[in-house]
Amino acid sequence: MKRVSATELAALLQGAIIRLNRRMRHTRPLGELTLSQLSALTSLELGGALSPRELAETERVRPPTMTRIIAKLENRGLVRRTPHPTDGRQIILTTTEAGRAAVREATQAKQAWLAERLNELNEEEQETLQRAATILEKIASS
Amino acid sequence: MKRVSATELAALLQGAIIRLNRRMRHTRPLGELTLSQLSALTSLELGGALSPRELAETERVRPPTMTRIIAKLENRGLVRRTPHPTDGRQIILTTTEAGRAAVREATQAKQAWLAERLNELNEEEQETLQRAATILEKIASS
DNA sequence: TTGGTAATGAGCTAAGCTAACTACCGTGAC
DNA sequence: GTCACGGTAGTTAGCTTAGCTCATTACCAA
Repeated sequence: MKRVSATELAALLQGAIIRLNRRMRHTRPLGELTLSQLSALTSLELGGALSPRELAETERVRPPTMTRIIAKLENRGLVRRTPHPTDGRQIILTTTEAGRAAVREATQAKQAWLAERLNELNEEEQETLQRAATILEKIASS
Repeated sequence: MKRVSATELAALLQGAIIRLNRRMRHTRPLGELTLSQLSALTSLELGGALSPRELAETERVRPPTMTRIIAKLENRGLVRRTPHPTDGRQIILTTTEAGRAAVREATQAKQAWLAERLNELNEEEQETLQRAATILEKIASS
């Protein structure tokens, strides 16, 4: 494999990510839930109880964006909002039982599109992607 | 590094890609050009002369979406539309000199956000991401 | 003529930002 | 203890970006 420069790699990676993100948008792992909603729900389940601000930071969106996502999830009974015990400005978000079930279902869905694509890869490729996911997440955090 | 299953890897990768894509949206490598516009312009420059349909396929969007992107690029003088020599239904898209310069600038911009992040990685990490980009692009094509 | 293809316009949803506003908190001065 | 001030949290409103489907028009090939 021929090594490329950082700027060339940036172009390759950027293109791949944009297109794969587009591709993922078409899949609806859980009925009506969109990719963004499911992503937020998953982060909330993993993070336990979070404030909207914390969840927005985790997901790399601004708070008003997260407010909208949360409203949708709450409407669907997947998220619960409770007042903060000591800070009147805050609320605490937790997943409901239905929300946890949804995350479980999406996480373990054998028929999930991306999981299927990954299953078609060999072990080395999967390993490469696992390493890459960690690095990409680090970049997204910066 | 502990190996995970394909479904777990799907969750990791999906999250990383969603968040990194969001992060990239914030960067405007070339003034007013959006990520989608720049991506299309880059693909067109790499592909030479393409029809709107071909460019849409390359970018993983539907033709009407690409029509809109092209209109924006043409307005900015970055893309040229010419009638197809033998097929009256088609047009041929090519980059103008200004478009080529824009792609060159974006590709080589040392200060580009993603390139800078990649420059902060070690060689092994860059190599991992280069391999991963190829795999991700393959998945996006499926 | 018929069936198919290409491009576009219209209408809609998803996704995200910023600005502005309201409510609340913590701290320092009095 | 009270109050003013600066800061924080969450939300609403308005806007742009991103993308799809459906319908339409024009053109092609058999």
